[in-house]
Amino acid sequence: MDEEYLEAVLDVVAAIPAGRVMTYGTIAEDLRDALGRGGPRQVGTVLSRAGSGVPWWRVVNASGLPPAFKREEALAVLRTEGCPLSPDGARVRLGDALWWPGDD
DNA sequence: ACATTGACTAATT
DNA sequence: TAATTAGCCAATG
Repeated sequence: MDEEYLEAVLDVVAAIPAGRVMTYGTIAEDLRDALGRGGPRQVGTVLSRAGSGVPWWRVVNASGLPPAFKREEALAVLRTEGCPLSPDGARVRLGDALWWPGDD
């Protein structure tokens, strides 16, 4: 994985507004469209290595569930940011929170 | 070069 | 609604 891809991922993630989220799959699609390679798992790998400075909690899987390690913490932050959560507060309401570049 | 693994997804049970 | 299965692309050892 070269820097170009890494940069592209971080760029997209950084562009997600507070209170909205994107799925790994959607990001992967955009990047595949732009760079011609990559998949959902690659996005996950990049974020896992990206470390601090990246709002990784605004990226969720297709079920609206944040990464397993810190899902509780992630959900807490999302709630703070006003992100629409499902009634049980355990997952993101993708129907309302899902965002992609230009959606605003 | 081969096998295993992973912050995924979609279809099936 | 939740668990299982098979496909996926690249990184890692």
